Amino acid sequence: MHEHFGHHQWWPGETPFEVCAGAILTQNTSWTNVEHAIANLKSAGVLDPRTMFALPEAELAQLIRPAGYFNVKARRLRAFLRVLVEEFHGELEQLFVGDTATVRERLLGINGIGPETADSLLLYAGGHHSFVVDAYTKRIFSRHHWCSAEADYDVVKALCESSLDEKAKTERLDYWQDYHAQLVMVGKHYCRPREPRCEECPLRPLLPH
DNA sequence: TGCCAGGCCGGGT
DNA sequence: ACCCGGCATGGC
Repeated sequence: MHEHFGHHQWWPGETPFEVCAGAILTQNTSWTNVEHAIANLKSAGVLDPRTMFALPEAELAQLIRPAGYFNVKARRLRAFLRVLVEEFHGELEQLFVGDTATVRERLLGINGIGPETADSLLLYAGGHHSFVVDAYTKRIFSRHHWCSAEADYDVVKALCESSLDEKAKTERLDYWQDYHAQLVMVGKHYCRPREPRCEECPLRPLLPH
């Protein structure tokens, strides 16, 4: 995948906080919609923890409207912000202090943050080694019969992490980040829900038979 | 036009 | 422990 797409290390977002907001906003939503919402947050000048938390929920909801589910997501953003501001002084670095499992549980305890969002925050905003399983990952793995279509999140996650290169895995955060980014590229361009392009997919050599 | 996108929660069996 | 409905916009 890396040879095919180049290094990506991917998550759109200029700051760790923007990554966090984007991760919540993109839940079950295409990224183009999220871009509009983030543009609104930027032009309103509220793209930092304390300023955003000071905003009434209804106003926040209007700003993120293009991302869809805007009422739900305004509530979820505020649940995240409440913990960040009230328990960690509004400092993301402090939120991410601790071993990966501990911080992951901390994030999962916030209403609106499930396993995928937690792992996205850990990996792309927190500098933690934690693999992100998303719809693309599941589809790619199940189509290759590397897992069942109904496999639990944590099972697929463990499977993904077990296939990482031992050396790069311990030494390079960007290797973890790139691995997930590569799967997204494959998912978008080749392992699509309809009209898959398996013939041209860089993972084709790994197909059974 | 209809279908779907990088989930997650809460209530009901 | 599962299962399912709800949440909503913009792009193809």
